Amino acid sequence: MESALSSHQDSGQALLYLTDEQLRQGIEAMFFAYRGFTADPDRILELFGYGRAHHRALHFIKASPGTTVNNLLDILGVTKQSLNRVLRTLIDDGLVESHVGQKDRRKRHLFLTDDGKKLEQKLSDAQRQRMRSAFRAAGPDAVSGFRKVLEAMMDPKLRSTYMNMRDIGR
Amino acid sequence: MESALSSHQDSGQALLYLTDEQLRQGIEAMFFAYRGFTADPDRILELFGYGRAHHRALHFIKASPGTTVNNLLDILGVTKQSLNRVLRTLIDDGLVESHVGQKDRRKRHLFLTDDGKKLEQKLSDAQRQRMRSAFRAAGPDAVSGFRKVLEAMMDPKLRSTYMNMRDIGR
DNA sequence: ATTGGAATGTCAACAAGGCTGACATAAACT
DNA sequence: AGTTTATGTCAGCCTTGTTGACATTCCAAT
Repeated sequence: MESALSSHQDSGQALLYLTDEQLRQGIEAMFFAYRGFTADPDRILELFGYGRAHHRALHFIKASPGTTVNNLLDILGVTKQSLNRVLRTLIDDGLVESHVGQKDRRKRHLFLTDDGKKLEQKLSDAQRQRMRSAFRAAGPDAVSGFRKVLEAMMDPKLRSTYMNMRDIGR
Repeated sequence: MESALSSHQDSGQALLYLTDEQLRQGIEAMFFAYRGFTADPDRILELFGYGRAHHRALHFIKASPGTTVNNLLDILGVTKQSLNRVLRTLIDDGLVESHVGQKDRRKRHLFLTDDGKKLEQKLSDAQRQRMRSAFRAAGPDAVSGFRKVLEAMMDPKLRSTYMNMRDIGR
């Protein structure tokens, strides 16, 4: 009896997580969770007159000091003009420094200044705190599943970018 | 010996998922995954001259036919002026219908027209397909963990909104 | 019956952050 | 030397968010 059920394409319970209803819930969970994910940094950014775009730039410059503009463009997936506007203000405000490359002088290498590090720290503290309490509430197994699903959801190109950053980061 | 280790605030392996590095990876995973999450619908929306804001409206009207504007405002977390602009174009284009309430004629109840249902279907098919393959690749346990972490990451108010939608939806 | 407050819609103006197109400069290639 | 490629910048447009002011319509309580 059991095998009759379970052999039938895993109907019954086994694939419950793939029903349209379950998928819809996953979609809405992503939507609502992303709001929470950005809420805390957003509040801090507002105090400084910055937006999410500035946060993203700070984050990835912090993660890869000396990264080039083009590299950042790949990661962020915006146009160079859009990124330039954000970098311009960060540089003018003394949060980011741009150095002409030694080997290839076409390139600009980006670094956080001390002030830049301070703000980045504030932002990531807030964001990590929410992530930490979510991770703690959900437990280690859930965290591993969370990461697995998110990785599977990324576009392949971004996934490999992510994997590289992940591996370098330790 | 073992108890000496494990009693020491679960140092060692047990809380590895709460290190700053793990949290940073979780943050980046959210960022990259959300890009994938929205990529497919975005491509379709562009063909129709719409944006994400239109998708969100269509999605939640589909999920709760007859919902009111105020209800939608709570869910979407934007101002009525912003939502109104989106609803106006959807109504003018014949994708959404707005009906004055019977009981309370101040309220407008929102419904998808046949055309609206068609577009919403296209969008959610694309989005569900990506979610489905991510869920399938990650497996049922991962999906459960994914949901747990996302739920823990939501703002409390949105979490209860989400929970209600989740429970009603079956 | 009137009034207070809630729900909705609209106008105007503005900001953030996407976009494209045009262009400048440096390096590399022929 | 001249062309091509990679990179970065400037100018201007669009979507979608914001605030503020205000009108309308209606419910409910006095």
